[in-house]
Amino acid sequence: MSSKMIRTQATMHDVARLAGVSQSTVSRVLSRSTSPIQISPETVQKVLEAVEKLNYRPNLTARSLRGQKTNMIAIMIADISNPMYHSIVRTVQAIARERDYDVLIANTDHLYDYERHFCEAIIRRPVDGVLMVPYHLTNTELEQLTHLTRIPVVVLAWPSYYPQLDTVYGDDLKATYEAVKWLIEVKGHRRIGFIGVSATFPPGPRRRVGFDWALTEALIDVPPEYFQEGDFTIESGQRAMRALLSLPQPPTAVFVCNDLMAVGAIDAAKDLRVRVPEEVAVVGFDNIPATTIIRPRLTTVAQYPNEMGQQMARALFDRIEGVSGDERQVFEIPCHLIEREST
Amino acid sequence: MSSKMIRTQATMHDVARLAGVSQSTVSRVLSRSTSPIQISPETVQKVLEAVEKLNYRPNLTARSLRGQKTNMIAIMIADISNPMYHSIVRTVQAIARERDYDVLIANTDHLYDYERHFCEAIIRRPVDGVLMVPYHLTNTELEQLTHLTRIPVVVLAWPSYYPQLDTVYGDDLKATYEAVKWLIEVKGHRRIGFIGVSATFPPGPRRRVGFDWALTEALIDVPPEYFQEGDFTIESGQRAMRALLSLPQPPTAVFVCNDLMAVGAIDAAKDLRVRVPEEVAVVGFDNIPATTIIRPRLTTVAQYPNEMGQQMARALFDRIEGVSGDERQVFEIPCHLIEREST
DNA sequence: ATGAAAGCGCTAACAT
DNA sequence: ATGTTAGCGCTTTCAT
Repeated sequence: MSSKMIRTQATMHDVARLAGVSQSTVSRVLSRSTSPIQISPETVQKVLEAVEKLNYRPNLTARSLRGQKTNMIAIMIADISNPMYHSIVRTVQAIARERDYDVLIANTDHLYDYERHFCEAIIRRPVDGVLMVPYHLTNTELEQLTHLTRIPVVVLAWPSYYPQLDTVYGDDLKATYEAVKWLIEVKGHRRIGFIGVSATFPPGPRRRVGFDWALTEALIDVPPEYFQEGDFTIESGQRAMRALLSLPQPPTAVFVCNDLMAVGAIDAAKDLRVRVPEEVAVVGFDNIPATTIIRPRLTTVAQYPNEMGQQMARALFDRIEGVSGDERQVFEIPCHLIEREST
Repeated sequence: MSSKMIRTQATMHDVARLAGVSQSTVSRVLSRSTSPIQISPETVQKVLEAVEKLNYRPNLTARSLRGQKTNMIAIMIADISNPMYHSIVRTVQAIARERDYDVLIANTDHLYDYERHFCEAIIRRPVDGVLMVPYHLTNTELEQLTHLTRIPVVVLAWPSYYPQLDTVYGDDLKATYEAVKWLIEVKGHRRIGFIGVSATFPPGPRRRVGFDWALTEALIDVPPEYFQEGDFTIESGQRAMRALLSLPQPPTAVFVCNDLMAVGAIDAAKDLRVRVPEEVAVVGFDNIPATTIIRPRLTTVAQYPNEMGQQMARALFDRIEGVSGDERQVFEIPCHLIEREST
């Protein structure tokens, strides 16, 4: 023990000195798994002892700079409050951990500004791979990112939005179509409302198309007042439902573009003493945990975030390890209607 | 335009060559805010043009290695599904962004292993500051981290747990005491149950002490069956409530250690056709958004995560900038009972 | 006002 | 089997 406390991290150099070998020998010992070179057992022993004694830990920042490899991936999610993304993040983290990667989580709150900021951050502080759920980023912006950095990117998005990138997606257009069709054919509804989100958010137009498709096919006309717009939040779902129920002839069923808004919609109906599902049926989208907590339990189109996270992580690591080939990878994760009590 | 596409990030060297100056001049131009040195307007102009032309972005990994400053902080939260932490993270991110820091979010799911892994990751890839919500980390482990890295750490924890560290905390012991006292004195309950968490989780023993204190003061004996244990989740709250309600003489009120379990508890009561609050009153802890979605709306002890995040971030940046002095900083964020419909 | 050079902590090519 | 050397891209002396 020296008279001074250890003030700072020991470096490889310190270890080398203490072990009486060169710094590169220390490096070799510490990465003997990857290095093909043989080192004498005594040297290994000495080095390991010195490492132990100094409580040495490699500095990954230095290793990154040198090796152009960070052992770190980043994931950009659209809303940290949306349980969908929690499952995705958990799965991704588990897979990353198996391969000894750290995961940097970033949250954009659906804001364009934050999405761009994320790209900037990645350009300036590169990682080995990026997973993202882009809402506003243009194809051009994303191409800039990938061309500038050459970092593999996998997106959770509709396949046509980013034609160059590996993509995982849930087929929400078809799922919406089928859910609404079921509302019409099986449940006998003719007056169906729609609570969507701004067309600037990707799922907005897609789910809207699925909705229109089912109604057109059934030769049902929907009055414009039946289309309400929210912003993914519970509060906006409440507002939209209140608007719908205050109509002279309110819908008997409402398709809501995500569960959070559907929860708000049911809440608003209850407040107005409109019974769900007797007077108005509600279908959500996502299948978050809250769907089984509220009463009536929410009928919803389930997405499978664990599968999504798994496919995204797999696709990304395949790219990182260069086993993907030139072809773009696209994975569809199917959605399924889960009937509960709100319909 | 050269015949080849730009294959990779331009470096400072490339900029220097294009501008016909030395690399260090480029560095000076780009950090002229911090550098005291004067540079001729023409040079600045030339450099800026080259930067523009090459679409140059500084490599922050290199800057970190050289400057021992990363412009990045890390935050470790205990559960990405707990809305409490979403608010904390959002606030921290907003403050960090103002100062041009990136935020690395890590999630431990209350797992000791993940908490230790986080410390390892920070030791090996240092950042400028750390915010954390430790559940299992010992004082020794945390001291190791701070001594080894000299990185400022601010924790959200009971002040006595980590006596050396800057600390932010909600006074949940007193808040629990007061809520239970209110249940007794104002609401007239005498048979009160308790749904807690394992004593190995910090809030467990504290809230239990507050509970015991109020009952002892009122000279009420609580039978051992009235104490149930969950694990923070909705499902565990359901189980605990079912156990309580199946007792020969069930409690007329239950204090639940967090809102998620309280939501589960109310759900279980409803399933058993036990009316809330007429037959059993429920009080939660945290004041998450779900408290106003469920029916009856949940009476709960509110914590103020935005204030917590703000104080944590402030304390951290004060340390990073060295304006804190030697004294340890401790901030209490008060909690308040919010009466709704479940009591 | 600018350039040359050192070096942050590490890996890997090149010696021996 | 081990040491020497050259960088990764940047900031910061130290010269001039």
